[in-house]
Amino acid sequence: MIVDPSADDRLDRAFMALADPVRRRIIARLSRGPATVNELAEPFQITLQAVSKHIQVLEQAGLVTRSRDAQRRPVHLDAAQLEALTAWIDRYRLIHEQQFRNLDALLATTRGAEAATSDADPEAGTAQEATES
Amino acid sequence: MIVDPSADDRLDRAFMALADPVRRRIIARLSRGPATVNELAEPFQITLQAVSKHIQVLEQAGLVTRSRDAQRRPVHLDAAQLEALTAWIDRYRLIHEQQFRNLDALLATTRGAEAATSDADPEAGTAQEATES
DNA sequence: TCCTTATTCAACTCAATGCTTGATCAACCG
DNA sequence: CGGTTGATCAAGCATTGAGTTGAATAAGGA
Repeated sequence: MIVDPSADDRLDRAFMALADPVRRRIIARLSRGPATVNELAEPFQITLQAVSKHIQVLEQAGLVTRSRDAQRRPVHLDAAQLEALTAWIDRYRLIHEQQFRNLDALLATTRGAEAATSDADPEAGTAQEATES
Repeated sequence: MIVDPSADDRLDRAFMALADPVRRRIIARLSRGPATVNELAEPFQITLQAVSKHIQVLEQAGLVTRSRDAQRRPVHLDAAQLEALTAWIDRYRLIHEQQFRNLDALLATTRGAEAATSDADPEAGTAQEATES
């Protein structure tokens, strides 16, 4: 059905998928191993159909995959997509922290005695471009 | 307005906030330093009001904070909340990977010659509990 | 074959999002 | 003071999301 799984789109779906406590609990459960829809639905008060939909959301987000075992459809966690999310977050988190260090260094040179580049040069390596979504 | 900023709720909001390309681009921009609403709105085709709302979403998610500078309201990235997100993801990602190593080891002992614990013991440290949301 | 188990599809409701336009508030500037 | 800049509030509209009930499909088991 989906024709354009752009990088943006994949992040949209993955972050959206984790923005629901039911789905996060499903992920938490799957981190300990595969499970069927019925097993996954057990802890919740909602209907099986609702859980089935949650799993579809996780699947479309690339966070889980499914196999076949007779009439069962075991769900497996896909760690690669989780990694993609931390990669996105860390990218900007680290740029930000670098900016912070630069600012500290700048303040040190402004306030302090001589302009000694003690640690980080405020002008150097200003984390080139971050155009992305 | 909000009375219950439960851990669950904060994660809900934060992941939801990142599930939108506009808001992710705002985060990307802010990683390079604070910016005003007008500056943040500049790259987008949508109205200033829409961007203002996006910023409010990010603020309620704890991902950004705001200060005062005359009639301007500079927005700053809050890296702590970004860190909380990677922490959540990594928790289950690492449990999952540990499970994988355990499985590999188990297969090795089952398939292989002797039950030598070459690397990881399938029975050991089974990553205790992961009840959380 | 009939019955049960496992899961999904379809249609519908209800609440929340994302966006818009128009008006308002707050602070600076001449 | 009057105008401009920066940003938010308010109301309305279209779309999407989470949940439901009821029916359908699919594979095993007696």
